[in-house]
Amino acid sequence: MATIRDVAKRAGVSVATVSRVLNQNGYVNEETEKRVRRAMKELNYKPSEVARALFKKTSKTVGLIVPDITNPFFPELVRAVEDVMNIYDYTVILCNSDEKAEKEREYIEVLKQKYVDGVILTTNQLTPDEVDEWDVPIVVLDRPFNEKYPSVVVDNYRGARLATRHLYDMGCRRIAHIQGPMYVVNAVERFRGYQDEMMELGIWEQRLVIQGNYQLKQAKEAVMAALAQQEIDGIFAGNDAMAVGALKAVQQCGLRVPDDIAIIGYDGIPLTEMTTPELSTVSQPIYDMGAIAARILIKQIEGKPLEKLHYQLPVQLIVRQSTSRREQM
Amino acid sequence: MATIRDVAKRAGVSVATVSRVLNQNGYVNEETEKRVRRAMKELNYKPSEVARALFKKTSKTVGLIVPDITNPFFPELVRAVEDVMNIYDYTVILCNSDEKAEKEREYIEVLKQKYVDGVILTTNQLTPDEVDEWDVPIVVLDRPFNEKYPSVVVDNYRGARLATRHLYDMGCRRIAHIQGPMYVVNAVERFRGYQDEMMELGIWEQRLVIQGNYQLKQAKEAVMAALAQQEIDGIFAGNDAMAVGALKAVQQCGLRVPDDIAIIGYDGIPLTEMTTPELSTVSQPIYDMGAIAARILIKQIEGKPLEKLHYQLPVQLIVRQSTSRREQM
DNA sequence: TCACTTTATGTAACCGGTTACACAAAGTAT
DNA sequence: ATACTTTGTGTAACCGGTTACATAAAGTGA
Repeated sequence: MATIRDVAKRAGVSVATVSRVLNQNGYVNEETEKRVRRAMKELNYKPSEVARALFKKTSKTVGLIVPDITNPFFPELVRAVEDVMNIYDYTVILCNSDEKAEKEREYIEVLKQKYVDGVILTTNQLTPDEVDEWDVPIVVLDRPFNEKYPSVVVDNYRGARLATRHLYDMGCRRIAHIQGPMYVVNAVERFRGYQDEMMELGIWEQRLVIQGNYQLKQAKEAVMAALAQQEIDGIFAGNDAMAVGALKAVQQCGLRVPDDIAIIGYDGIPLTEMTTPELSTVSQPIYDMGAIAARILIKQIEGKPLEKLHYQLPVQLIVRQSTSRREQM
Repeated sequence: MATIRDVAKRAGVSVATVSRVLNQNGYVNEETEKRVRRAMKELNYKPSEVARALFKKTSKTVGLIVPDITNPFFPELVRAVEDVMNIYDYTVILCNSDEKAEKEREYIEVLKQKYVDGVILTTNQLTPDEVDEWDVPIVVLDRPFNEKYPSVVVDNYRGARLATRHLYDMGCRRIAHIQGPMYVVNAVERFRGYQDEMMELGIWEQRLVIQGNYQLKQAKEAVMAALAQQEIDGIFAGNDAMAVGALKAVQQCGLRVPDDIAIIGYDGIPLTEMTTPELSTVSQPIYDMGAIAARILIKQIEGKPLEKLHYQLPVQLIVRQSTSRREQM
């Protein structure tokens, strides 16, 4: 690999001049620049990002910490971040934290050692105090965390109310909710939305709440158990994977969706269009969330002012077959 | 951030000694080492990976180029690579190539500038000649590419024969194949397997081949069109997404799966368990593929000998409801 | 013509590690 | 006692960029 000194020698100039050509700053004679560019081309010279990073303490690299890329909500988010970063010549280091504080800590440490310019966090088990010490630009994505840090989230509470209300409008009166894990803020918000809406409708009952962990399988079993014990005519699942679990449970019990039990999920992952019947869901603008988070991070890195610190994107109720009693059959 | 010189000063030694402690090489007196370690702890010193990378020309970072993380086949693969790399203290830069040669080239260029230690390629539109010039360790994953480079693939040909034969055994005689894009080697192999098996069974017919592009939607439409024109009693889809498309098309035509038409996919992504009926498929050991590729890459990077250059992992026929005529109903 | 600005380029220090080499003290074999 | 090896540590060059500072020629205004 050719270095800047090789280029300098070949062009008959000093390394400073080559550097000026590279960075387009300082004064460089037109003729000289041409000679330098020719030398660069002839040697197929590409500057070392590492040498640059060492001096500038910035690496054109960002970290992206997700709980688990295998969770179908995240690929689209990751893709969006990657796309935007790519446009601005940043590179993305992907980290799976499994929601473990220890893994998050380790990753942050490593990322800092590699001089990443910023980090997008879609998971967080750490305290704000701990995060304060990182002195790296941070954007919080999907999970509300702390006032201080820029964030991109959706209105989980409102979405949950929308979903619950929709089931009610479809004629459901005994609406169960499969709750996500309570250590995930979003799951709590969705539960709150469900609870408030149910209370307002005067049909709230504690036992309609089913404990889930965001996984299909566990949700399926939990719903099977619930169906055996009580009457239910609608299910609002805390995410789409659990909605599929519910769907399977209901079908396995010989009941029909949506005729006997209507089901609605949350997230709007592609999967919801693949089931039979197709699943209604509260759709989040996943790609946009990732893209906006990436843009905000870049602004922060480049020291530009943010118009807004906290972005809350709208959710959208998507009605499909699993809650459409009229149109279907 | 404290530097090695700060540590040296505080411990009252030279930077060389600190470096020796860090890397556990050379002679260091026990007492001295203790002092150095104390100083490191007190200053919360973490060595700069960037400075190291500059000198050593190695960065404890690898590149992973996939066509599109949004394609449900890849998250598990990516996760496996990340998990293994994490164990060995490597970090993973994720790149989406969209199967475009130009993007692949750009990424490789950037990765080299960042001194990545190796690259895992799950896509490739480039010629071996071009790849030869990279002088970075490469492992080819999922897509067979060139004899020279270590690879991890599955036997697509055999899997396709298995699937076709399975449909035949289930009583299907007019077995259609939804073909993936012909610029993807795997799709060609799967087609070949289908074709050879059909010929051997004496039921091959050119018009049973349906052109797909690995996408659900397009496959659904193609199958709708095919169903209108000819009789079909079994469908072997080139991947699981297209199998779901086929499933939807068949159901939309008012036909039953598997009774009227049996369907089998390829890949074994989680999605296949979420449909109703659940999809039979030829399952690839996705996680293992990623994990093995990662291990091979690390061996190469660390200059250890590979026991084997090419790994071909077994596929497994998974029979579910979409091809089970007896058990069901 | 003189002082000052603009243009153009080079020299060398610096970023934060690693390591070749030098040097000295202590241990060991003869 | 001498020669040689082992242990322990420091100095300084190096990796490949960037940039502060120095220098000088050319241009500009009074």
